[in-house]
Amino acid sequence: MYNVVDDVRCEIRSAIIVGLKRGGILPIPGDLPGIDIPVEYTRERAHGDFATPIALMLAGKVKRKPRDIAEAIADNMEIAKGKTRYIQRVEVAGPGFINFFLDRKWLEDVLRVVISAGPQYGRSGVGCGKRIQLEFVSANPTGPMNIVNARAAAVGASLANILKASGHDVSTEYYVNDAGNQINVLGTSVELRYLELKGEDVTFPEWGYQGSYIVDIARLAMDKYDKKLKAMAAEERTRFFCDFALTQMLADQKASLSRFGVEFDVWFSERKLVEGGAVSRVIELLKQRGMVYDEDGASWLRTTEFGDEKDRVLVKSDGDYTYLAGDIAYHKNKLERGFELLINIWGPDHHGHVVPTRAGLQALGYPGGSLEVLLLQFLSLMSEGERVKMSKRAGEFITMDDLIDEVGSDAARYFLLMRNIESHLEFDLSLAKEHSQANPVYYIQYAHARISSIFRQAEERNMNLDDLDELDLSNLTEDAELDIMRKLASYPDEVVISAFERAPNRLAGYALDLAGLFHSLYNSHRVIGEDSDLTMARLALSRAVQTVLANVLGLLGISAPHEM
RNA sequence: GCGCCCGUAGCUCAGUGGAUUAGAGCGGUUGACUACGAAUCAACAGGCCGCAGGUUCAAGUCCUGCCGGGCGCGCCA
Repeated sequence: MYNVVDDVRCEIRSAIIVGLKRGGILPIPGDLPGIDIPVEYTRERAHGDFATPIALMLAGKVKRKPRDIAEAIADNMEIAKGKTRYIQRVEVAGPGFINFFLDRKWLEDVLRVVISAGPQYGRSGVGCGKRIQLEFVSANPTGPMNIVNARAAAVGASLANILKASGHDVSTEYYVNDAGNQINVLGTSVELRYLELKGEDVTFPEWGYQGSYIVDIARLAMDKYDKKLKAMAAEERTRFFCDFALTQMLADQKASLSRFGVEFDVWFSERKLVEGGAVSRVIELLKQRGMVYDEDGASWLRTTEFGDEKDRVLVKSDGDYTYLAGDIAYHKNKLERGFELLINIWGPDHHGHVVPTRAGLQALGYPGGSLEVLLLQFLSLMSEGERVKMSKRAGEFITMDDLIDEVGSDAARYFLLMRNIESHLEFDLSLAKEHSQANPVYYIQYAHARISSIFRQAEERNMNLDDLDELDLSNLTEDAELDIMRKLASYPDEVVISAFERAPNRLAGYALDLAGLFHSLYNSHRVIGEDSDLTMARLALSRAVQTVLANVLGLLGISAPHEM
């Protein structure tokens, strides 16, 4: 829906199929074994609006020269006037491309569709409502959200938006690692800082969490619960600090994410999973399925059955479960909730876990394809041309809150999304802070604000776009205008591709391109001018650009301001 | 050693197997506001797409091997 390019492609494909049949290329009508007909945007206007290399592709199969095939198809398409909505003319070019020249009304239709669809433009149902669970960030609750988490948050949230926009049924989830020894370490760290604050002579251990946030939590506990704490026995007090520190850390993490505009549908507690017996049950199930054996006092999962290079331990010789056992139980739980596809965003340091985790699911009888893991590469921070050093051990990690304070949520989001997921990201703090031409996020937002400003002017002159059908768009003839219309036309495709490739960065680039095209037009032609028909047409074009900018920024989680 | 990711302009990076001419931003040089927002625009300079083979009508894009960088390879999470 709302995709003019789809209509165009459909018409072109039908024409090609007719050409193939009547041109005698394929002996059996409609028989296109293993070939779907590609219809591509042309890079140069001289090559028409769309082109197909189908003749080149068929040449080998039907043993004829590509140009002959192309001619045969083109001559038999029956695109006589009135029979086709958009196709006006075809030509065979180069080694055997068939170029399609369309009636310009296809671009006018694009504008009308964009304006009437509004926020819906770019949304589609290609995902067929597939139920996808997207898990991301899932940081340990032992420290504040940092800049690596920020990248995961930006990417995950945007990907969720994009998948939804393309018709998937998406649920976002944060796995809270609130089980295991790290919580005890966290609690003890806070407790020791508390005792320090009380003036006791303690030596803070090397294995404790060193960051100043630990002291902050200790101080908070002291301020609120000092009396209670005094009355507690040592063991009770330690338990208190474990609970308190966890609760506090989680609240801080949620608050940071919320400031960043990232919300989750589900916060899933590892502890509840473990305490509910899910881990022991999944191990039992794996045993029943004959996927587990004992050796050296430990229980091993036969992950090598599913492509792993070695089997993995599920239960250690001391009786504890490994993280893998927990992860398998967790992912089984996800699938039991009815999701067809699980997508996890993990750091590159976890890539060794992908195969074992998937193997665990396969050992349970689930298809390997039910788990997809996106490995998000790390990032480095640059400031004033210098690399900002970050050390996790010393607790000197730039936090998500620092980042938002420094550069703002919008700029941070854009910078974190502008690169391919699998690429290392160099984040230039100085540039992100800059409110200037150099900064792509302001460049895009400025285009949107600029259009809002134009409409403020237009309203003062009582001009509006209410009667869309009455508009004469035929006077939009400048190259700059047509380029913009083509760009607008491709937006729905761009969303689908971004979803399919899990590539929010594509949309970041698209937004930049579109903004650039508009800025260029703006500087060479006036929108509001003497000719009222032309003014109205350009207002329509501006409205369409503004709509798509707002839509794409929305998918990226960036605001579309009306003034800056 | 094995596995995954990355090598494209001085820098940071885009580039669904398609067309004599591989794009953008930054940085550099030069221009443009008495008109809708100059947070803008226009122009110029800058490239054996890491190297070598292969598949294909067609390769920056796919395959193989090398070279260079990052990250993994625990009965840690």
